[in-house]
Amino acid sequence: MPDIPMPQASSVTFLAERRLLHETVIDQLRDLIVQGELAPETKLNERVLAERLGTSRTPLREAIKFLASEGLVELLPNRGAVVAALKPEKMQEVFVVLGALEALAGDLACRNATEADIADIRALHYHMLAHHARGELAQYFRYNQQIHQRIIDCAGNATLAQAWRAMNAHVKRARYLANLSRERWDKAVKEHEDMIDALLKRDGARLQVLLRDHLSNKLVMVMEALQARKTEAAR
Amino acid sequence: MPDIPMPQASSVTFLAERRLLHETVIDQLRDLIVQGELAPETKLNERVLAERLGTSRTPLREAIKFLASEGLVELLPNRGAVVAALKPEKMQEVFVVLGALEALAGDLACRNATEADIADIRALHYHMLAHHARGELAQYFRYNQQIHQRIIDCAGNATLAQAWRAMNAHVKRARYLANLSRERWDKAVKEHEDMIDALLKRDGARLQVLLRDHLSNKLVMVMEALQARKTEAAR
DNA sequence: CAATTACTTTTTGTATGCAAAAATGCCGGA
DNA sequence: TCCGGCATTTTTGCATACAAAAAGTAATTG
Repeated sequence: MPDIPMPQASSVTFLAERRLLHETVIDQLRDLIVQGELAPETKLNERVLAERLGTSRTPLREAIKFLASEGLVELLPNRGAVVAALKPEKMQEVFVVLGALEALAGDLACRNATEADIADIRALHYHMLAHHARGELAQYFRYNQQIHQRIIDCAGNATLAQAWRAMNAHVKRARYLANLSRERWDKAVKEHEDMIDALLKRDGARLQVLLRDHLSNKLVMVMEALQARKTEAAR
Repeated sequence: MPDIPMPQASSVTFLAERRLLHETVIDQLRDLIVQGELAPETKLNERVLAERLGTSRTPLREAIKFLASEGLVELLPNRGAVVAALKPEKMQEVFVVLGALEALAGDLACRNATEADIADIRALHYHMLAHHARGELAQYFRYNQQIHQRIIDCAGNATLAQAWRAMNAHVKRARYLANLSRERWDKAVKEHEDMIDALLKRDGARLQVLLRDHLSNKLVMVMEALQARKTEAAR
């Protein structure tokens, strides 16, 4: 199975290649937050966390500042930092912005993507369909993300890509608690079919609309999941 | 003259109010970069800069990491950081993204702004006109920025506002080297007239288009200025 | 018993120290 | 003169030390 690598690089521009400690810490910490291992509103104890990541407080604090700018952690003066909350209102905001960014990317991608790009995305799409058919959610998500990422990349606008990644990180966080009904899942797949079709025809206007709708459906799912988590927490 | 304050806060969410050293350093450093006092591609010597800002290297380094995430500085592993370059290609990218964000904000603002909001923006507009009439460029820019900021704020989406601010910082940097011809200036003012009109009528669709066009004209000006600076540097 | 307060512990924020990497300068040789 | 290599200096990256603030705790008082 061809595994097209995600350019899951940190969003900064590093002119050289050697990895520095605080860079790896940024990525590790981001992963911990995105994957929910560090739950929303968890207090980040610097001493403990530094030990856990096998470093000292200095690089950790630098990483925290970096992620604060991405909005994944919040800084409380003289009281350290906490993992950003996962509030429904925030999610709504994020999805609105993400909708604008993806719509833009879709339009640009229809203009700028090479035939090879489109073929790649199409291939990813079929892999995704396969995992959907087998009910393999994790793998499905994986290819789903790759497709969206590739569309963004095809827009050929690195600044757009970076802004998208930052927003998307927030959405990814919510994904880990969304339990998809088969019905909704099927619908999402159907939407992807249409998107691929629009991309093949390079119909930017239509792809824009489809991406926006797709995201707004995704938002509904996330909101339900958040609601469920909330009532669960109240029990 | 009423001076409606810009909420020019750092983009992080601080739950308390006390200012910490590294926060002020973030803002100071950002200002130095945006206002061009630290020219693009300037190497940031930590020792020198820390002394200049009256602090030690630790808070400065934290601030640098924060601004790296905003894209205002670039990190070179083992070689410190430099002020981000002001490349034409980057500017084009930024303006495309900014166009999408402002268009979105304009649409939302037409729905969500209160009558008082619109009245405020209109007032700012007339102040701007006054400074334009007197040829006071700096003051004109000031009100211009405030108008755009207020439109974003009226969208009622803090996430959007933050993304916009980050992008706008890049544009602001370019502004300091754009010398506006009277002709272009008049045109920009005319565009603002139309924008205010659309906002008054709450015509979101039209405001979107106007904002996009306004920005694309602004991009042309910035590109010319960058070109001029380049040929100047070649002399 | 609740609440306040004094005291202790923990944690954060900042400065400094130290090692490793990069930049600089110097010298000799082609 | 120009280039390359070696030694020196500077600068960065990380760890640690120290001070200040917050959190926790226990004792005292109304």
